[in-house]
Amino acid sequence: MSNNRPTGQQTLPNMPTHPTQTDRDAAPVAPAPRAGANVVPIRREALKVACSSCNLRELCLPVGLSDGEMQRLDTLVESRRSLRRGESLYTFGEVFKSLYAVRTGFFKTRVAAADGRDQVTGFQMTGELLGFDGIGTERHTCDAVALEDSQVCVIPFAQLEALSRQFGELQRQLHKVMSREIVRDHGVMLLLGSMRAEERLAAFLLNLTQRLQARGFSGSSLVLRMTREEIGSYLGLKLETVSRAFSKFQDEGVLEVKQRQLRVLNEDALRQLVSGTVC
Amino acid sequence: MSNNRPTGQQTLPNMPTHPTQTDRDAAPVAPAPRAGANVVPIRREALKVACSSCNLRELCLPVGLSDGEMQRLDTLVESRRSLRRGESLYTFGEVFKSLYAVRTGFFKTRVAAADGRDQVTGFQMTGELLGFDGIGTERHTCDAVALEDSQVCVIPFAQLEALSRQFGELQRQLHKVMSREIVRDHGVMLLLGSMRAEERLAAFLLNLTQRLQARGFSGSSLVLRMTREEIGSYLGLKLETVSRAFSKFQDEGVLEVKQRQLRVLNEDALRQLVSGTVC
DNA sequence: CGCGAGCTTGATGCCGATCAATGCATGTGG
DNA sequence: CCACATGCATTGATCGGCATCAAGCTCGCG
Repeated sequence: MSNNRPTGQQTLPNMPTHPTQTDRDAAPVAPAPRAGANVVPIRREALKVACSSCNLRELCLPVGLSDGEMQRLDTLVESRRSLRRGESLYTFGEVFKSLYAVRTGFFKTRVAAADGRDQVTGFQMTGELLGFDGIGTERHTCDAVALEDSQVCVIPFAQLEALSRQFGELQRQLHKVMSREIVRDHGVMLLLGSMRAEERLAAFLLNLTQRLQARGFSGSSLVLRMTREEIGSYLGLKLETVSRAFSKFQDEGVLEVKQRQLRVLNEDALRQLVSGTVC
Repeated sequence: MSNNRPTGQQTLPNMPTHPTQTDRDAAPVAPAPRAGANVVPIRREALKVACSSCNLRELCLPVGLSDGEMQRLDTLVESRRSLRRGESLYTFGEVFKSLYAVRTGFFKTRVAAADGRDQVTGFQMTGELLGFDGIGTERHTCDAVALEDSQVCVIPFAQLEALSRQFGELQRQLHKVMSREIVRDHGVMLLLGSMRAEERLAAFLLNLTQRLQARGFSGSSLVLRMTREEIGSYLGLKLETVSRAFSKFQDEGVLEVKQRQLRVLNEDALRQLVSGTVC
């Protein structure tokens, strides 16, 4: 075994450029709130963040912006917020004011039903945007929870709208991101509506590795940030079923599974299982 | 039985203000194309349509616009398109140029998997918008099919973007509609991921009656525009299961089912089944 | 060291898929 | 107008995949 250092709190496996310590430059101005507590944990950093110098600019909202446009975007994204594992970035019913861009860390979003059932609607990693659910009603309609210590850029939405009225390219980019979110949801609906357990898990893993690869990671070796139960909730399965599917993949030599450490041994086998997914 | 006139091609049951004849003012400039054919059926009407005088303006994109803004919107929405039952408004892979607002009729959108499986991702009725799936990739990522003879307003997206750069209220409205689409999709994910057959059908029916009510219909008596199979595809069930659930509801006195003619006898019973859905 | 959260694995049962037959409404051509 | 075809819906019988229940296991941590 080459790479089994359980480094406690890594942000992502083999992160090429980022520090593994998310809180390095974050002043702990508030005591760590309990996870799930409904008080909004205030921990903002006024320190200047520039999209134009962010190494995520090719993944995040600024994609395709000119230098001038990006500098204007900089004036808008002026604060960050750090969250500890388990903290909520926002919760259902909270007034919507901002979108958030994940700088480091990992999130899940979930909707809750009245009777306690809930459904994970997505996992968000570095460079992905959160909060679109709140625009329609001006209140958030789901919870966003950090699955590890994380940091987000705060993007005040009213200002983003104002700026995107000036810059067509920014406007276009915003619309594209929202549209892709809709398309992604349709893909999940297809998955939930018509695939069987192993197909779902295969689709999930392929999606995950693809996104990790887009961020410079290996794509064959990864560490899951979420529990079997959270995967199950996302895929419409029980945690036992997820576990069994992992074991089956391992037996078949498709995957190497050590708790949350995964290695994809036969990507084609996964791909074959889902030869049915759109895009 | 009071109301069982099978009037062939009604657009919606008991439509209060609209003519039941969708094609009344539509010159049939093209021969009726076959359903499912991949050629885009061209049947546009140059005749002027004014959002400002449309009786759907309270349901559609113009919600909340001032008179001045709406008149500008009028200059943009200049053509309509009529489709026969079974025709596609757009199909997967087609270049995205416009959004569409349903004026009369009823649509489904579906994504297709490589192996033939497909998933209905939504049903759209009067006043609802179609086409957001295409913005992200500039090509449509699903098919939109008319479930009855229908008419849509064509909204060229580049022009809509330009106009929404001038009018903050229009921009805001567009963002809201897209956000609500995302929220709706999350609701469907919850449904597909965690509800059982009868709960899914109940949620579906409640959603349908609610939207019909918002359009001035009774909410207890409705005609389904889609087959059992399409309902099943939307809900992640087989058509037999949908049929059985309908029968069960009928046995329990919750519903009166005569083919596609439905009457809700006990709405609370339906509501109780889904006391778990968000929003 | 022992606790607990998360994971694995087995045994059993149920919900919904599948297969199959029939019924019903609409449309078509003889 | 009837015979027939066709598409859609209903209903029954059977089967299988996944949920459920239950028991250990692993690993990190106080």
